[in-house]
This record gives sequence, C-alpha cells and structure tokens, in this order.
Amino acid sequence: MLGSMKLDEIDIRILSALQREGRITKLKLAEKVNLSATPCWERLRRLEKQGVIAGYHATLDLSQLARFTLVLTEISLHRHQQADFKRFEQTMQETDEVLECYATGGGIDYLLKVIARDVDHYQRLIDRLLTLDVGIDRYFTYIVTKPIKESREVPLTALMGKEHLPSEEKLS
Amino acid sequence: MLGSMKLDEIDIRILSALQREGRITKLKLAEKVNLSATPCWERLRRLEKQGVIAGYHATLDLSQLARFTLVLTEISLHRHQQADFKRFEQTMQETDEVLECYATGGGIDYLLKVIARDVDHYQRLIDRLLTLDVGIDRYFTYIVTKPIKESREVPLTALMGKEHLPSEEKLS
DNA sequence: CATGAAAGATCCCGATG
DNA sequence: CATCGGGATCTTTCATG
Repeated sequence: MLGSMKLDEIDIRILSALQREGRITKLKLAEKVNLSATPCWERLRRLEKQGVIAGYHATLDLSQLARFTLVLTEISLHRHQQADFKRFEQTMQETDEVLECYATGGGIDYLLKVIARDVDHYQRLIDRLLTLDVGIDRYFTYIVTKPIKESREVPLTALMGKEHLPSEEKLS
Repeated sequence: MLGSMKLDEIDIRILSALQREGRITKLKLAEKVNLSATPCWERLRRLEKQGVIAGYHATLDLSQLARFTLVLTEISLHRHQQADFKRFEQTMQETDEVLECYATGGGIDYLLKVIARDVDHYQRLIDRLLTLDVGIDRYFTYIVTKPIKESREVPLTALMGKEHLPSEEKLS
C-alpha cells in the first residue's frame, strides 16, 4: 500500500544508507543523515516496524562458492484462469532455484530467473515442472553467458524525486 | 574465482543464516550454527575478508515507498565487437534504473530488469539510450504486471549439495 | 574447537531543553 | 529535534584446556 505513511527527505536518506550498508552502526547512520542519534533511531524503528525496511540480508559472492548457471526462462501457460495462475505461482514460490518470477504482459505469461548448478540441473528442474503439470504450455530458455549487473539498491531518488518530495506547494 | 578456499558445512550454515538475517548478532549466529562464539567469529571474519560475503544490505518494501513500474527489456546490439559490448555494459552500470542486466545466448544479446516511476519514465530512459547511441539495434519491452517472487537468498544447499560437500571419499 | 574473561563500543531508553 | 546520561547488550581479543 502506498501512502500509509509519509516519508520525508531524511527518511529517504536513512533508507538509502541502509541499502548500501545494511550493518552500519546506528550512530554512524545518524551522522550520515545529519541527525542526532535519538530521532534517527526513532525513525529507524518506525521504518522497520512498518515494514518499509523488509529485512537485512548478506549478499554473497557466488562465484567464490560454487559453479552455477543462471537461466532466464520465458513461460506461457495453457490456460489463463485464476486457478491456473495461482497454482503456477505457488509452485514458483516453493522452488528454491527460482530466484525471481514476474508476470508480464506481451506474449509470454512469466519470466523467471533461475539458478542451477549447471544446464543439466536446470533441465531436470524444468522437466520436473512439466511432469508436475503446473500448466506450462511453452517455455523458452536463455542461458546467461555473463551477468553484467545485479544491483540490490533501488534508486530511491530517481523514483521519488519528482512527485513525492514536497514540491512547491503553498510557497506563500 | 572458485576454489580459492574450501568451505565446510559450518561455513555454509553461517552464510545461509546471514542471507536470512543480515543483522543477526554474532552470538546468536554462533548458537544457530552450533558453534561457540570465538571460532564462529573467526570464520565470519574470514568470509568477510575474502569477499565471500560481499556486503550487507537492507531490503526495502518498495510498494510502501512510491509508485513504480518494473520492466523487462530484451536488447540486441547492432554490432558484436568487444568494444560494442563494453560500451553498452558500461552504460548499464551507470544507469541507476537498470537493476539487473544479463548477457545471454539465444537470439537476444541482453536482458534487463528496469525500475521506473511509470511507463513514461521508462520510455524516456529508453529514448535516451537510443539517442546516446550505445549500439542498440532492437529492443522489446515486457511490462511487469505482477511481481511474483523476488528472492534475495541463493539456495546454497541445492547448489552445493552434490559436488562440494565431502562425499564418500576415503570411507575406510 | 570450547570456555571464560574483560575492555570498549553500541544499543535502547529515559529525561531535559 | 538536540544533548546527556546509564544500564544492558554486543564486539573483539586474549588466555587456557
């Protein structure tokens, strides 16, 4: 839901800082957003309690951990009833290898980002989905040959800059 | 690089826990992985120093922050020389709205995940890229109508389970 | 690796201006 | 919102088994 709470510029700075440094100290955070510790801490607690900050996560450098393959998969379903969508989406939620899944307009129904040990692992995963009969009609596989960018930071200022910050309303 | 360091099962548990709870206390972490505080702390520091843990980040609930639109974009370049790829990839790195970018085999050259305020913002971004002349030949736009899943946690056990953990080598 | 200890930093929460 | 505490907790290191 949008608008359940108004965020001012300081809140945005707090959120931006925490996107970058999830384990920054509360004192350093306050300093970075030009606020004293107590009010900064209160804002932070509010943002966490409201769920604006959904959580904190370590980001791993997978390339140091294991061989793996990223795959992007376009999927179309047989039928397009609510129950069909729901069933497919539920399966995606439960499949750990599916890192991301988006419903789209335009020809295909879903696009997935899948991580697997290798192409064989990926293919077995797809085969399992097909035999599970979750409604897949056609699928198309793009193997990722090179990950160029994987950002964990949403560009808050670009998204909120124009309409959310108090523009010149009531400038006397 | 793979294999610069061997990770045992405890390391994997540490990493998994930190993917889930990036701000967990070091004491609770030790407890969760069944290790006493000191050696757990040493492992953690090693993992951070090596860069296996690339960083810690707060995850935001964007839906509470602003209206936005996710777009998936397939892109083909005119020419396929190294310099062409490099130039395009450099531009992607510098464009905040591009959250993810992957080079793929199979017809298209790149697939992007873009975040914008709305479709108009997205289109202006694309127009800018086209006039910037970064080598784009054709592009295809999929508007995300519904984000189904956006996981920040890599399924470590699924990826490492079979080949990385010490299998039955030298079993007597 | 487990335990224990101890100095220093951080956290949380008041009270006050 | 700023400043100032202070007790609880967490962090980091070291010594010992």
